[in-house]
Amino acid sequence: MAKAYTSRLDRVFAALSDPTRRGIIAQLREEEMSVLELAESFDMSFQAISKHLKVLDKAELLHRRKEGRYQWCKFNSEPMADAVKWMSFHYDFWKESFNSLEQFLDQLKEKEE
Amino acid sequence: MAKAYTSRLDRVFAALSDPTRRGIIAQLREEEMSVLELAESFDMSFQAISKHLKVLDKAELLHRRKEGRYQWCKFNSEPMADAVKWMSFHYDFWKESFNSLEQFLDQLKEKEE
DNA sequence: TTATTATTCAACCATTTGGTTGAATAATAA
DNA sequence: TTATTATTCAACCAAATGGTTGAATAATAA
Repeated sequence: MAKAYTSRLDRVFAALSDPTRRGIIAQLREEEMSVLELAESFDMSFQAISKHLKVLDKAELLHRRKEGRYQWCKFNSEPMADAVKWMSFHYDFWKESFNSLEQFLDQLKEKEE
Repeated sequence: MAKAYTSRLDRVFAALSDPTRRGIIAQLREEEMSVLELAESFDMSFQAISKHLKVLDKAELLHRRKEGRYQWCKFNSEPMADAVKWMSFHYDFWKESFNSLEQFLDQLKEKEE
């Protein structure tokens, strides 16, 4: 039967479950890139990258801007908010990982400055 | 060809991409439960839930304790740390979601008290 | 105009996923 | 012992995933 309906949260988590797609996000964090530029970093066909971008797009993790024959891709982190919130709600910092939480907050503070 | 190697981070994100599995985690957050108890909350076969538990197990999100014919399941949040870290690193709080970050930190503080 | 370039679409393929049902196993209760 | 209960395993199925190659499209360069 497979999946009838998929929420954005489903799509975000699914999009992030693939190392190639996380690699794409890591690249796009730095700068806006075209599909071809992106594809050059990965050991697979251009078309495969194009498909991965489609997956990221459906999770709304991508902003695409068309300029002539170039498709400029930019990472949109916004949908990750819900994912982080979901996790933070279920993450049992207090029993198992209090140090990690502290580190995590320190990390956030550093970035903030 | 499909997937050759999968990292734990891959498995954690993939495990969380399914609403049934997130539902299982939500349940297990409250208390340790047997497979049958869990299955009763979901509109699908017992065996399907058993399969979902296997997926959670492979992502190490589950602690299973066998007691007689019961399999007691407990949520293990530890692997989510890496996922939260990965996201926080790529989450662009400062440009788009400063308010969400503040809310997020407030939320954490509330839990802490 | 023609060739090249950037990108997507389509068809294909093998594997995985998410469900089903039925049988097997193993512990407990009668 | 026998029946019941909790759980898993196995076989099956349809759909999704992640890759491929080749053709189509559309913009730019020669």
